Amino acid sequence: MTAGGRPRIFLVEDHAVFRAGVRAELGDAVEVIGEADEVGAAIELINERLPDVVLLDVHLPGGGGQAVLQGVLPLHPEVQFLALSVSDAPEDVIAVIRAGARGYITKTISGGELLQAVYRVGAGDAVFSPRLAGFVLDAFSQLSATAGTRTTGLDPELDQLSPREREVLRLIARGYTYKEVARDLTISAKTVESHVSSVLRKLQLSTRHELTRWATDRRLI
Amino acid sequence: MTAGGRPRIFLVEDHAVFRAGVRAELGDAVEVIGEADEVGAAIELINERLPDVVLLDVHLPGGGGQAVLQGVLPLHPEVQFLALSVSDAPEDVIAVIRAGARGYITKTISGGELLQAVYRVGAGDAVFSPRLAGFVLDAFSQLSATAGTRTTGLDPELDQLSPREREVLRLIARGYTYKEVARDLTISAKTVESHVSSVLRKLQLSTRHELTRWATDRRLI
DNA sequence: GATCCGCTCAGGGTTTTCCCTGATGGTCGG
DNA sequence: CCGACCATCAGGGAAAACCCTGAGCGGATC
Repeated sequence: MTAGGRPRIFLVEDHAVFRAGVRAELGDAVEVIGEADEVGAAIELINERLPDVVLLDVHLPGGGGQAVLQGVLPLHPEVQFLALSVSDAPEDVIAVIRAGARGYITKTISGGELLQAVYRVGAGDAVFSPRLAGFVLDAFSQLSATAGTRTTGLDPELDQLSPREREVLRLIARGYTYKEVARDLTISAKTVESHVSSVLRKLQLSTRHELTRWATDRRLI
Repeated sequence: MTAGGRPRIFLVEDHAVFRAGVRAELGDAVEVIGEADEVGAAIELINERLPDVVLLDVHLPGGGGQAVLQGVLPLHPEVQFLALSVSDAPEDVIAVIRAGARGYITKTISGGELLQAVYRVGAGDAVFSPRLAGFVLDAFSQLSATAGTRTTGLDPELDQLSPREREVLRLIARGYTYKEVARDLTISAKTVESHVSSVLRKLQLSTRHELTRWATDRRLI
C-alpha cells in the first residue's frame, strides 16, 4: 500500500446489501476498485486490478473464500486478504488463515473498526477480532512451546539422505505403497525399494512403520 | 473500553524520550493516565488505575515485560496489553504472547498506525506488525491443522471401535507386527489380523500405514 | 430362545515389504 | 582417470500384511 494514499480495496461478498453497507461505512477513506459476488469473477478481477486489500467473505457460493485465496496468492502474493464472516467457528478461521488470509474479523464489527482493520492489514499487519484473538493466541503459544525446541537448525540425520531419498521418504511416510510411489515419481518400483532400503539403513530403522513414526515426529509430512 | 470514549492508556517504557514521543504522537486521541519506567511501579500503578490498554516495552529493566503481565493479569484480566519492542525476535514475541499480551508491534511503527493498534487492542483484537504476522500465522496454521480435528470433543470414528480393537490399533500404529502384538496381548496372530481388518473396515482405510497416520494425526500414540 | 455382537481362531490365497546380489550410467573431485 | 556417490533397474526369496470364508463361545438384548 502506498504510504499516505487511500488503500485500494476489493469486495468479495455475495450479499449486495452488505456490500453497499461496506461502501457506505468506509466512504471516502478507501477506494473501492471492484466487487464480486462469486469465486470465479473474484479471482479474475482481483488478478487484473491488484487491490491493496481484499475484503473476503468466508462463506461464498462456488468454493468458499479459500478458493479465491488459492486463485490469487500464487500469482500475486502481495495482495492482502482480510477475511470477513458471520461465523467465528474455529474451522472456518483455520481454513482461511491456512489459505493465506492476513486477518479475520466478524461482521459485527463497526464501520470505524472495519476501516482500521483494513488499514492495518494493508500495512501488512495481522488483525483478529476479539473472540478469535484468544483462540489464535492460544494456538500460537501452544505451538511455540514445541517450536522452540524444534528450531535447532537442520537435522543431521536428515542431512545424510540424498534429495531423491528424502523425496521417497516423504511419500513412503505418507503411506503410499512402492508401486504408488513409483508411479508418482515415474520410476520403477524396484528403484523405490532401493531408496527405501538406503533410507532405512542410514536412519538405522528396520521397517517402514518406524519410518512413518520417525517422519511424523519430525513433522516432515 | 467504553464505546466512543477516549481509551485510557498506560505507558510502560524505560526511555523517557520514547514516552514523550508516544504522548506527542497519540496526542488528544487517547488519555494517558500514567507512566512507569520499571516493573514494580508499573504493576502497582496499573492495578490501581486500571487503564484500557497498556503499552508495554518488552525489554524492561527488572524482569522484562512478562513480569508486568504476570503482575497484572491474574488480578485484572480485563486490561489489554500491547507489546512494543525494537526487536522482532521470535523468542521475545513468544514469551510475551504466552504471558498474555494481545498484540505485538515494533517501534518502527508510525504514530497513526500506533493509534490504530491501540484502538484495536482496546477493542479486544489481536494485532501483529508485518514481520511478525507471517510468523504468528504460520505457527497458527501448523498447530490448527491438528487442533481443529482434535477439538471436536470425542471422536465419533474412534467410538465405533470396540475396546479390544482400540487396543490393537494402538499397538499396530506404533509399528508392531501382528506377531508382536499377538505376543503382547497373548492372543493369536490371526486374531490380531481379525481386529486389524475390523479397524480398517470401520475407519474406511486400507493399509496399516494409513492407520499409523490416522492415529498420529489424532495423537493416539 | 433367538439374535446380535465382541473376541477368539483357522485355512488359504494374493499382495506388499524387506533384503540380498548384481548391474549400468552419470557426475563430481582428487 | 578413477574411485565415490547417486539414481536407475532386475531377480529371487523370506516374511509380513491383507483379504475372504467360516466357526466356536459368551454375554447382552429383545
